[in-house]
Amino acid sequence: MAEATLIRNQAEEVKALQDTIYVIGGKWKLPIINSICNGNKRFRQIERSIPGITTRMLSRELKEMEMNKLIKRTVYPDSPVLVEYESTPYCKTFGNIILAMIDWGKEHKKYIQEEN
Amino acid sequence: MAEATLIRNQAEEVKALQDTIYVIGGKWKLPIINSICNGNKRFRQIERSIPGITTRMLSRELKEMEMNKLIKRTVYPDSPVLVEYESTPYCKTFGNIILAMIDWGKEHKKYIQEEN
DNA sequence: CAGGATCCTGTAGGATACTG
DNA sequence: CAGTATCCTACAGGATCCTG
Repeated sequence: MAEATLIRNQAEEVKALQDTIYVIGGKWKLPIINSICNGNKRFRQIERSIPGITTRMLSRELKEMEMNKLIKRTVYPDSPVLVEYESTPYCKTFGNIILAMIDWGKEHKKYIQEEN
Repeated sequence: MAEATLIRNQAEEVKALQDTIYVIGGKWKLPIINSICNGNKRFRQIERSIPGITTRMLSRELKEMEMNKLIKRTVYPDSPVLVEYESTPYCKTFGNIILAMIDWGKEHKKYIQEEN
Protein backbone atom coordinates (compact mmCIF):
# COMPACT_ATOMS: atom_id res chain seq x y z
CA MET A 1 0.00 0.00 0.00
CA ALA A 2 2.75 2.40 0.92
CA GLU A 3 4.63 1.17 -2.09
CA ALA A 4 1.67 1.63 -4.36
CA THR A 5 1.43 5.23 -3.25
CA LEU A 6 5.11 5.74 -3.87
CA ILE A 7 4.88 4.33 -7.35
CA ARG A 8 1.87 6.40 -8.27
CA ASN A 9 3.53 9.59 -7.10
CA GLN A 10 6.62 8.88 -9.14
CA ALA A 11 4.49 8.42 -12.21
CA GLU A 12 2.82 11.75 -11.54
CA GLU A 13 6.16 13.41 -11.13
CA VAL A 14 7.49 12.11 -14.43
CA LYS A 15 4.41 13.45 -16.14
CA ALA A 16 4.74 16.81 -14.43
CA LEU A 17 8.35 16.90 -15.53
CA GLN A 18 7.43 16.01 -19.09
CA ASP A 19 4.69 18.65 -19.16
CA THR A 20 7.15 21.29 -18.09
CA ILE A 21 9.69 20.19 -20.67
CA TYR A 22 6.98 20.42 -23.29
CA VAL A 23 5.99 23.94 -22.31
CA ILE A 24 9.46 25.45 -22.10
CA GLY A 25 11.06 23.23 -24.73
CA GLY A 26 13.46 24.54 -27.32
CA LYS A 27 16.41 26.88 -27.16
CA TRP A 28 14.70 30.22 -26.74
CA LYS A 29 11.65 30.32 -24.47
CA LEU A 30 13.51 30.44 -21.17
CA PRO A 31 16.11 32.98 -22.31
CA ILE A 32 13.31 35.20 -23.58
CA ILE A 33 11.32 34.90 -20.38
CA ASN A 34 14.46 35.64 -18.43
CA SER A 35 15.22 38.69 -20.54
CA ILE A 36 11.76 40.16 -20.20
CA CYS A 37 11.61 39.42 -16.48
CA ASN A 38 14.91 41.28 -16.21
CA GLY A 39 13.19 44.36 -17.50
CA ASN A 40 13.98 44.34 -21.19
CA LYS A 41 10.96 45.72 -22.98
CA ARG A 42 11.85 46.51 -26.56
CA PHE A 43 12.26 44.04 -29.39
CA ARG A 44 15.84 44.93 -30.29
CA GLN A 45 16.74 45.19 -26.64
CA ILE A 46 15.53 41.67 -25.99
CA GLU A 47 17.20 40.50 -29.16
CA ARG A 48 20.55 41.95 -28.19
CA SER A 49 20.31 40.48 -24.72
CA ILE A 50 20.16 36.93 -26.06
CA PRO A 51 23.29 35.81 -27.89
CA GLY A 52 22.58 33.89 -31.05
CA ILE A 53 18.89 34.50 -31.44
CA THR A 54 17.58 35.71 -34.79
CA THR A 55 14.77 38.17 -35.40
CA ARG A 56 12.77 35.39 -36.90
CA MET A 57 12.94 33.14 -33.86
CA LEU A 58 12.37 35.99 -31.44
CA SER A 59 9.36 37.14 -33.42
CA ARG A 60 7.87 33.69 -33.54
CA GLU A 61 8.38 32.95 -29.89
CA LEU A 62 7.06 36.31 -28.73
CA LYS A 63 3.90 35.78 -30.74
CA GLU A 64 3.37 32.35 -29.28
CA MET A 65 4.14 33.57 -25.77
CA GLU A 66 1.65 36.37 -26.15
CA MET A 67 -1.04 33.89 -27.18
CA ASN A 68 -0.22 31.78 -24.16
CA LYS A 69 -0.54 34.82 -21.87
CA LEU A 70 3.10 34.65 -20.89
CA ILE A 71 3.73 38.22 -21.91
CA LYS A 72 1.78 41.36 -22.66
CA ARG A 73 2.43 43.32 -25.82
CA THR A 74 1.59 46.99 -25.92
CA VAL A 75 1.78 49.24 -28.96
CA TYR A 76 2.20 52.98 -28.59
CA PRO A 77 1.28 54.27 -32.03
CA ASP A 78 3.52 57.29 -32.16
CA SER A 79 5.90 57.48 -35.03
CA PRO A 80 8.13 55.67 -35.08
CA VAL A 81 5.90 53.05 -33.56
CA LEU A 82 6.89 51.96 -30.08
CA VAL A 83 6.24 48.43 -28.85
CA GLU A 84 6.75 47.18 -25.33
CA TYR A 85 6.71 43.69 -23.90
CA GLU A 86 6.01 42.98 -20.28
CA SER A 87 6.00 39.83 -18.24
CA THR A 88 2.77 38.60 -16.73
CA PRO A 89 2.50 36.96 -13.30
CA TYR A 90 2.25 33.63 -15.10
CA CYS A 91 5.57 34.33 -16.75
CA LYS A 92 7.17 34.76 -13.37
CA THR A 93 6.22 31.27 -12.26
CA PHE A 94 9.22 30.06 -14.25
CA GLY A 95 11.55 31.96 -11.97
CA ASN A 96 12.64 29.02 -9.88
CA ILE A 97 13.43 26.91 -12.90
CA ILE A 98 15.44 29.67 -14.50
CA LEU A 99 17.36 30.38 -11.31
CA ALA A 100 18.16 26.71 -10.84
CA MET A 101 19.39 26.52 -14.40
CA ILE A 102 21.54 29.63 -14.13
CA ASP A 103 23.06 28.22 -10.97
CA TRP A 104 23.81 24.96 -12.64
CA GLY A 105 25.36 26.71 -15.63
CA LYS A 106 27.67 28.73 -13.40
CA GLU A 107 28.77 25.70 -11.42
CA HIS A 108 29.27 23.76 -14.59
CA LYS A 109 31.54 26.48 -15.95
CA LYS A 110 33.68 26.36 -12.82
CA TYR A 111 33.80 22.60 -13.12
CA ILE A 112 34.94 22.75 -16.72
CA GLN A 113 37.60 25.31 -15.91
CA GLU A 114 39.02 23.27 -13.06
CA GLU A 115 39.46 20.37 -15.43
CA ASN A 116 42.04 22.31 -17.45
CA MET B 1 30.03 51.46 -13.06
CA ALA B 2 27.38 49.80 -11.02
CA GLU B 3 25.35 49.54 -14.16
CA ALA B 4 28.21 48.09 -16.14
CA THR B 5 28.57 45.40 -13.50
CA LEU B 6 24.86 44.72 -13.61
CA ILE B 7 24.89 44.41 -17.35
CA ARG B 8 27.88 42.13 -17.39
CA ASN B 9 26.34 39.85 -14.81
CA GLN B 10 23.15 39.60 -16.78
CA ALA B 11 25.12 38.62 -19.84
CA GLU B 12 26.86 35.92 -17.83
CA GLU B 13 23.56 34.65 -16.57
CA VAL B 14 22.07 34.36 -20.03
CA LYS B 15 25.07 32.36 -21.11
CA ALA B 16 24.87 30.13 -18.07
CA LEU B 17 21.21 29.57 -18.84
CA GLN B 18 21.96 28.77 -22.45
CA ASP B 19 24.73 26.36 -21.47
CA THR B 20 22.35 24.50 -19.22
CA ILE B 21 19.70 24.34 -21.90
CA TYR B 22 22.27 22.94 -24.25
CA VAL B 23 23.34 20.22 -21.86
CA ILE B 24 19.90 19.00 -20.85
CA GLY B 25 18.16 19.82 -24.11
CA GLY B 26 15.66 17.52 -25.73
CA LYS B 27 12.75 15.56 -24.40
CA TRP B 28 14.49 12.74 -22.63
CA LYS B 29 17.63 13.60 -20.68
CA LEU B 30 15.95 15.00 -17.61
CA PRO B 31 13.32 12.26 -17.37
CA ILE B 32 16.07 9.65 -17.64
CA ILE B 33 18.21 11.33 -15.01
CA ASN B 34 15.17 11.56 -12.80
CA SER B 35 14.33 7.92 -13.27
CA ILE B 36 17.83 6.69 -12.49
CA CYS B 37 18.14 9.01 -9.51
CA ASN B 38 14.88 7.52 -8.29
CA GLY B 39 16.55 4.16 -8.14
CA ASN B 40 15.60 2.53 -11.41
CA LYS B 41 18.53 0.48 -12.55
CA ARG B 42 17.49 -1.81 -15.35
CA PHE B 43 16.90 -0.87 -18.97
CA ARG B 44 13.30 -2.02 -19.20
CA GLN B 45 12.58 -0.61 -15.79
CA ILE B 46 13.79 2.82 -16.83
CA GLU B 47 11.96 2.49 -20.12
CA ARG B 48 8.67 1.64 -18.43
CA SER B 49 9.06 4.52 -15.99
CA ILE B 50 9.12 7.09 -18.77
CA PRO B 51 5.89 7.32 -20.78
CA GLY B 52 6.42 7.64 -24.49
CA ILE B 53 10.10 6.87 -24.74
CA THR B 54 11.25 4.28 -27.26
CA THR B 55 14.04 1.76 -26.80
CA ARG B 56 15.96 3.56 -29.49
CA MET B 57 15.93 6.92 -27.78
CA LEU B 58 16.63 5.43 -24.38
CA SER B 59 19.54 3.47 -25.77
CA ARG B 60 21.02 6.50 -27.49
CA GLU B 61 20.67 8.79 -24.52
CA LEU B 62 22.06 6.28 -22.07
CA LYS B 63 25.11 5.82 -24.24
CA GLU B 64 25.70 9.53 -24.47
CA MET B 65 25.10 10.02 -20.77
CA GLU B 66 27.60 7.31 -19.98
CA MET B 67 30.20 9.04 -22.14
CA ASN B 68 29.52 12.28 -20.32
CA LYS B 69 29.95 10.58 -16.94
CA LEU B 70 26.37 11.21 -15.97
CA ILE B 71 25.75 7.56 -15.27
CA LYS B 72 27.68 4.40 -14.66
CA ARG B 73 26.89 1.25 -16.57
CA THR B 74 27.77 -2.11 -15.10
CA VAL B 75 27.44 -5.47 -16.78
CA TYR B 76 27.05 -8.65 -14.76
CA PRO B 77 27.82 -11.34 -17.32
CA ASP B 78 25.62 -14.07 -15.98
CA SER B 79 23.11 -15.48 -18.33
CA PRO B 80 20.84 -13.86 -19.05
CA VAL B 81 23.10 -10.85 -18.96
CA LEU B 82 22.29 -8.31 -16.29
CA VAL B 83 22.98 -4.63 -16.80
CA GLU B 84 22.65 -1.93 -14.20
CA TYR B 85 22.70 1.82 -14.49
CA GLU B 86 23.60 4.06 -11.59
CA SER B 87 23.65 7.79 -11.17
CA THR B 88 26.96 9.52 -10.50
CA PRO B 89 27.39 12.52 -8.20
CA TYR B 90 27.51 14.69 -11.30
CA CYS B 91 24.11 13.37 -12.29
CA LYS B 92 22.70 14.52 -9.00
CA THR B 93 23.67 18.14 -9.62
CA PHE B 94 20.57 18.35 -11.79
CA GLY B 95 18.37 17.70 -8.79
CA ASN B 96 17.33 21.29 -8.18
CA ILE B 97 16.38 21.84 -11.79
CA ILE B 98 14.33 18.67 -11.88
CA LEU B 99 12.57 19.48 -8.63
CA ALA B 100 11.75 22.99 -9.82
CA MET B 101 10.35 21.58 -13.02
CA ILE B 102 8.27 18.94 -11.28
CA ASP B 103 6.88 21.64 -9.02
CA TRP B 104 6.01 23.82 -11.95
CA GLY B 105 4.34 20.96 -13.76
CA LYS B 106 2.16 20.17 -10.76
CA GLU B 107 1.13 23.78 -10.29
CA HIS B 108 0.46 24.09 -13.97
CA LYS B 109 -1.84 21.12 -13.85
CA LYS B 110 -3.85 22.64 -11.02
CA TYR B 111 -4.00 25.89 -12.96
CA ILE B 112 -5.31 24.15 -16.06
CA GLN B 113 -7.91 22.25 -14.06
CA GLU B 114 -9.20 25.38 -12.36
CA GLU B 115 -9.80 26.95 -15.75
CA ASN B 116 -12.48 24.35 -16.60
C1' DC C 1 12.73 50.41 -34.73
C1' DA C 2 9.78 46.13 -35.13
C1' DG C 3 9.16 42.80 -37.44
C1' DG C 4 7.51 39.79 -42.04
C1' DA C 5 8.64 36.75 -46.07
C1' DT C 6 11.38 33.11 -48.11
C1' DC C 7 14.23 29.55 -48.57
C1' DC C 8 16.83 25.86 -46.67
C1' DT C 9 18.80 22.11 -43.66
C1' DG C 10 20.05 18.96 -39.76
C1' DT C 11 18.68 16.29 -36.69
C1' DA C 12 15.77 14.99 -32.89
C1' DG C 13 12.72 11.78 -32.62
C1' DG C 14 9.18 8.16 -34.17
C1' DA C 15 7.91 3.33 -36.10
C1' DT C 16 9.00 -1.17 -36.74
C1' DA C 17 11.48 -5.26 -36.90
C1' DC C 18 15.22 -8.06 -35.37
C1' DT C 19 19.21 -10.38 -32.29
C1' DG C 20 22.00 -12.80 -28.62
C1' DC D 1 16.23 -9.00 -20.92
C1' DA D 2 19.06 -5.40 -23.29
C1' DG D 3 19.58 -3.58 -26.71
C1' DT D 4 20.74 -2.76 -32.72
C1' DA D 5 19.48 -1.77 -37.23
C1' DT D 6 16.80 0.69 -40.73
C1' DC D 7 14.00 3.78 -42.54
C1' DC D 8 11.60 8.03 -42.39
C1' DT D 9 10.02 12.88 -41.68
C1' DA D 10 8.35 17.00 -39.34
C1' DC D 11 9.85 20.90 -37.71
C1' DA D 12 13.05 23.71 -34.91
C1' DG D 13 16.06 26.74 -36.20
C1' DG D 14 19.44 29.35 -39.33
C1' DA D 15 20.49 32.84 -43.18
C1' DT D 16 19.20 36.62 -45.77
C1' DC D 17 16.65 40.19 -47.53
C1' DC D 18 12.73 43.29 -47.27
C1' DT D 19 9.09 46.77 -45.41
C1' DG D 20 6.41 50.52 -43.01
